[in-house]
Amino acid sequence: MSCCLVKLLPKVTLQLAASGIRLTKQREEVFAMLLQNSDHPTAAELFLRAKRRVPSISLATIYNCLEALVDSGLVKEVNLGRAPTRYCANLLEHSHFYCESCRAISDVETPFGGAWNLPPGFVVSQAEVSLRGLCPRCHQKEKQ
Amino acid sequence: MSCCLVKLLPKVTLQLAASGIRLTKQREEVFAMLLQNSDHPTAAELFLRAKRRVPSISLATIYNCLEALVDSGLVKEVNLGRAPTRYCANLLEHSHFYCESCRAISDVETPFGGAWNLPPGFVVSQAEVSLRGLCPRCHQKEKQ
DNA sequence: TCCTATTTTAGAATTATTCCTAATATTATT
DNA sequence: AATAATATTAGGAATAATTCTAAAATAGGA
Repeated sequence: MSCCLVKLLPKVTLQLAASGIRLTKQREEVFAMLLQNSDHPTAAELFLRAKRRVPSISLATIYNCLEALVDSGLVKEVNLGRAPTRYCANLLEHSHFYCESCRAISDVETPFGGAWNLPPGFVVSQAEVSLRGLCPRCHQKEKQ
Repeated sequence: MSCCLVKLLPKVTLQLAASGIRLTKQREEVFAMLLQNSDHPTAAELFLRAKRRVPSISLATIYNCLEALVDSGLVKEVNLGRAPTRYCANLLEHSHFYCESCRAISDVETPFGGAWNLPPGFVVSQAEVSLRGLCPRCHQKEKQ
C-alpha cells in the first residue's frame, strides 16, 4: 500500500463517513488505484486492474465503489462525449483535455477559474469542460 | 414548412452536398424539427415527433439523419453527463446550461469566447462546456 | 458473540446507440 | 425511358455501459 494512501486514509474514512459510507477493502482498493495511476481509467479498466489484487471483485462492485467515492466527493467523473465514463482522484478544480492522436487525457486548469460570465440569474452548481485536440507532444510530432 | 426553413434550404443542401450527402425528406424533416423547436430534443423525442408527419420513419433513420447533419456541420450534439445525447441546430458558438430544477437546457455564451488559456502546445479542435445549476427563473422561485 | 444494517457478488435487466440486411429510392448513364 | 450504380431507409438484431435484484458475506455496535 502506497505511503501516499496511508497518509490519506484517515481523511478518506472521514469523508466517506460524512456521507454514511464505510471504507471497505474494495472501496479502498478502487481509490488507491485512482491515486496511484492518474490516467483516468474507465470502470472496466479499473475492474481488470482490481482483479489482480482482489480476484473475487465484480464489475458491479467497481461501479458501486465509484458511486460511493463520487458521492462523498473523493472522486470525480470525467465525461468526454459518449465514451465510457472515466474517473479521477484529482480533487483540485480542473478540466480535461483529450488528445485525438495519443488518446491520453490531460488535466488542465479550468479556464478562468470557473468564472463563467453568464447572464444574471444563472447559478452554477457544477461545470464540466471537455476539450479535445492535440496535446503538446503530438502537436510537436505532427509539425515535423 | 416554415418560412425560416424554406429560406435556409439552399444553404442546407449545399452544406450537405459538401460532405457528399443528399438532402432527403427525412433529413429535411429532422433538421426542420430542430429549427422549429430549440428545446434540445433527444433522438427518441425527435422520433416521436417525426412519426406524426412521416409515420413510416424509423428510429435508426433518425440516428442516420442526425449523423449526416452533424457530419456536415448543420447540427451540434449536446452531451450532459451520461444522459442521452441531445441535438441543437444553433450553429453560433455557444455552450449549454442544464437547470436541475426545471430540467430545461439553455444556450449560453461560451465563456470568454473559447479562449481556453491552456499551457503552450495544446491545440483545441473542439470544446464542450456543460454547466448545471439553476436557471434564472428557478433561482428566482427558490428565493421566495 | 449476536443482531442489524451495509456491502458484495453474479447475473439478469435496462437503455442508448450502432450495426446489419433487404427493400426502396435516387441519380447518372445509356 | 430503361438500366446500372449508388445512396438511403426501415426494422430488427446486436452491442456496450450501466443499473437492478436477490442471496451471501461482512462490519460495527449492543
